[in-house]
Amino acid sequence: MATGRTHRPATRSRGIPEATVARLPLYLRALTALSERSVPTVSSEELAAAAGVNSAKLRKDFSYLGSYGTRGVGYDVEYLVYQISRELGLTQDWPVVIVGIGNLGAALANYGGFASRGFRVAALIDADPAMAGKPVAGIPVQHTDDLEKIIKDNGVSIGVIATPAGAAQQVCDRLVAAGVTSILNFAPTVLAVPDGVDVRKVDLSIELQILAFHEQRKAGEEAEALIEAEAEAAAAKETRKGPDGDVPAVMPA
Amino acid sequence: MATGRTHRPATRSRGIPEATVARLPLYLRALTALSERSVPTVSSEELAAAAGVNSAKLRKDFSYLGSYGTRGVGYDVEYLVYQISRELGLTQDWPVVIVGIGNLGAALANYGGFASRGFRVAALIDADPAMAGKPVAGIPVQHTDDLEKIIKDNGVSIGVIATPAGAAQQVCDRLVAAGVTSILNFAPTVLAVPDGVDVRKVDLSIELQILAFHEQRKAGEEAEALIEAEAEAAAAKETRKGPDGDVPAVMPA
DNA sequence: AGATGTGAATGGCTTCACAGCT
DNA sequence: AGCTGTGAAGCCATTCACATCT
Repeated sequence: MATGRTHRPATRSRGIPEATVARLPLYLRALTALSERSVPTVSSEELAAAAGVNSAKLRKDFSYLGSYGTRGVGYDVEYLVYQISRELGLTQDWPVVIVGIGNLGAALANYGGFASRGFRVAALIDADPAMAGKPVAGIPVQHTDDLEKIIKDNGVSIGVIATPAGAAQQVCDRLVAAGVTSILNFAPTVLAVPDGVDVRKVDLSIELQILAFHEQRKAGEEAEALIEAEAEAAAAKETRKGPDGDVPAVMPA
Repeated sequence: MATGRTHRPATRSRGIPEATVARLPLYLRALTALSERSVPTVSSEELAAAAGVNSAKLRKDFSYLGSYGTRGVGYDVEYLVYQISRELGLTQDWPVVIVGIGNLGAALANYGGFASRGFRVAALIDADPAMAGKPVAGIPVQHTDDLEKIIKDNGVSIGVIATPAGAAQQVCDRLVAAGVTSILNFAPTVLAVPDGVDVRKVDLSIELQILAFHEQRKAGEEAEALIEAEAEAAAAKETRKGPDGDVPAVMPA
C-alpha cells in the first residue's frame, strides 16, 4: 500500500481516536485485575462493566487496535493485556522527573501506581536548597540548578510539574529546552509549549467546580417539581438576557 | 409557558453543554487574574489566549450563558466573573470532606485552590485510629466511624476520596448513604453509584499512560523518516491481524 | 471600524443493529 | 447459540463566516 504522502490518506492503521486512547488505560487496569485472578477469557460485556463503559464502545475501541477477540468466546485476557500495553508504550521503561516537591510532589513520588506501569521516578527536583539531599520516597531531592543535566543524564522525556503556579511556565520552558516532550501539569496555569510537545493538565479545583455546577443543578431541579411557576415570565428579556437573569439559580429545597 | 413535564422541551436555558461547563472554570481563572490586575474589559480573542482555547469556542461557550458582552468592545471582566461564578454555583459555600489522609489527602487538604473558590474543607476523615485528632492543614483528622455524623452535621454534599483502591467503594457507599451526591475520586477504581450521584475521577497513572502513548508515537515518527520501508509487507495478515502486528509501530509517512 | 453572537458546515465520537465467524 | 467486529445513523462539539450591534 505504501500510502503516498497526500493528506494523511485515511490511513487508519495509526489513527486511533484520542477518546479511545484515553480509555485504554482503563481497560488495562480492569484486565490486570482479571489477570491477577487468573481469569483466562472475558467477554466485551463483562470487561465493559468492569471498566465502567458500555460494551459497544469497548468493542469499537478494540477494533482500532485489531481483531484480538474470538467470536462466540470473548477476549484472551493475557493476550489483550500485552497488546494494550504495547499499544500504550508500556512495554518500555519511561523515566520521569517530578519538579516541585511540596505536598503534592511528595504524594506523587510516593504513588505506587507509577512503578507498576512502566514508569520510573528518575529524579525529584525542587527549588528550595534546604530540601536538596533530603530523601522523599527513598529518592534524594535535587536542586533545580541541575535540572538540565538530570534530564539529559537520565534520558527523561516525560516531566511532571507540581510547583506553584508562578513557577510553572519557567520550569516548563527549561524542561522543554532540555529535551522533555511530554508534560503532566498540576499547576493551575495554562502552559505555552512549542509544537510537538504534549501537555496534559490535572486541576483539582476545576474538577470540584464542575461538580459544584451539577450539584447546584440538582438542588434546582428538586425545587422545580414543587414550584413549577415563577420560571414563566422569567422577565427582563430586554436589557440583559441571561437565561435566568437574577432569579436565584437555587431554590429552597 | 409552564412547559409541562414532557420530554425536556428544547428548553435550552439550562442546557449548557458538558464540554462548555468543563471550560468555565478555565475562563474563570483567567478572568480572576485579569481582575486582580484591574483590567476592566477583555476581548474574546485576548481571553481565549489566556485560557488556552480559540476565540470562536469561547464566544460560543458564553452564548450559552447569555449575552454578556458588548459588540465592538468586549466583555466586562468583573461582570463576567460574577456571572460565571454564579453559573458554576460558586457564590455559595460548599463544605467538602476528604476521606483518606495519606500523602495525597494531605496534599489536597493543604491545597489553596479550594478555599479561594467557594470550597471549604469541612472535615478530614481517615480509617487509621492513630491519626485521629492529629491536625493536618490545621484541621483535626476524624475517624471513619463518625463519617455519617460528620456528613450530616456539616451538610456536606461533595466528598473527595483519596483512600487506597481497596477501600474506595466502601467509603463511597457510606458517603452516598449519608447524603453525598457528588464525588471526586482519586482512587484507581471504577466506583458504582446510584443514579443522581455524580462521580468525577482523577487518575494520575492514566494521565501518564496517555502521555506515554503519544511519546511512543513521536519516537516512531522520527524513525519513520529514516526507515521508510519494512512496514510494507507488514505480513501475518492471516492468523492475527493487528494493524501492524509485531512490526514496530512505525510507518513510512 | 471593531468585536460579539450565532446559523450553518464540518468533524469526531457514540450508539445501534446485525452480518459474520467460531 | 453466542459474541465479536463494523457499517450506518445519530448526536455532540468545534469551527467557519458573517449578520448584527455599539
